[in-house]
Amino acid sequence: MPELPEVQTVVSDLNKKIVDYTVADFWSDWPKAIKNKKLVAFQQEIKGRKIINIRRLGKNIFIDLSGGKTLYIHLKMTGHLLIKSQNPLAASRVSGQAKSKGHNYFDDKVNQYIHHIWKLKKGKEELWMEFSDMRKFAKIVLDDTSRIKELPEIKKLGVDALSPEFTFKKIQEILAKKKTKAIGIVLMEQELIAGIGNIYRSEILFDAKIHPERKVEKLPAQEMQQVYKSIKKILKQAIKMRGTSQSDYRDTSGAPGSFQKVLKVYRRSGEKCGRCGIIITRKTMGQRSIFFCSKCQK
DNA sequence: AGTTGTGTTGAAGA
DNA sequence: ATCTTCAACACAAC
Repeated sequence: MPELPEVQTVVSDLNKKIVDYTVADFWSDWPKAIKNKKLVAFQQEIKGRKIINIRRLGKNIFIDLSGGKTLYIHLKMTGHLLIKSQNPLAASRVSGQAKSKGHNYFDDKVNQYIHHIWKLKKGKEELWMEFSDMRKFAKIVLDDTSRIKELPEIKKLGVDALSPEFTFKKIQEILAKKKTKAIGIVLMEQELIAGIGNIYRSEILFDAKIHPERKVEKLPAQEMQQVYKSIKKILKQAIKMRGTSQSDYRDTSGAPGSFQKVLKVYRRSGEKCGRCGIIITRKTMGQRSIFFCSKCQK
């Protein structure tokens, strides 16, 4: 699932691949994903705009366009943006560019659920940004750049987990307001800290050796410091490894990340803990599965 | 073949 | 206010 590291990987790739290209056309077979306007209006308003810069906040992607507009995309669970340099209609007969060891990632089943396509042009060069989204939960919004940060879902976001403003003092302030809640719940709340989802909350707490059900008020400063350090450490490591593709996440070349190879607890219930050897526990917490070692994590 | 689990987010219900 | 449940949707695994 795309959490902060996966979204950061996509944003970095997009900044390398599509800046200075102009939107020439847009196609969709699922216009319900476009939340604030009809398909025709969306097409009219996006055509002819040049891509200036791509940035993110938490798991939200913002593609800034010329003329003061921004394309805001949330990948939700199964969304990924694929950048192709050949006409998608001809892709089946021509070899793709995402090849590695004879394998074309664009051909993977997980990349076949394409519901939206932006055609991009820079002089004679053409690119296609294809949005694969199996479960069709993703969100697309086109609005004035100045209005994006005022959207309710953006305005309510907490501090980004990797931003400079997310200091130890900041996490202390945030947690001071959530005394009676479990740390495993609080870490995932986007209104508090933006970017952490179900995979990384388990991995962060394992790294910090903190039990997910521990109440925030019962975390002394030293243990809170451990949690803080583990948030930064795990997210940065996951970015270096281009995210987790335990299930369906893929990068803009259609290729998987590699953090799933170093997962310590996520989806490893029933297996032995690499630290102490006891069996990893799985529980439901906040309507989602959480994984932890009941011996290592106190 | 039907049921369940998957997980992000927002809305609705208690 | 705060918590829980459901709904959006598709598919793999049982």
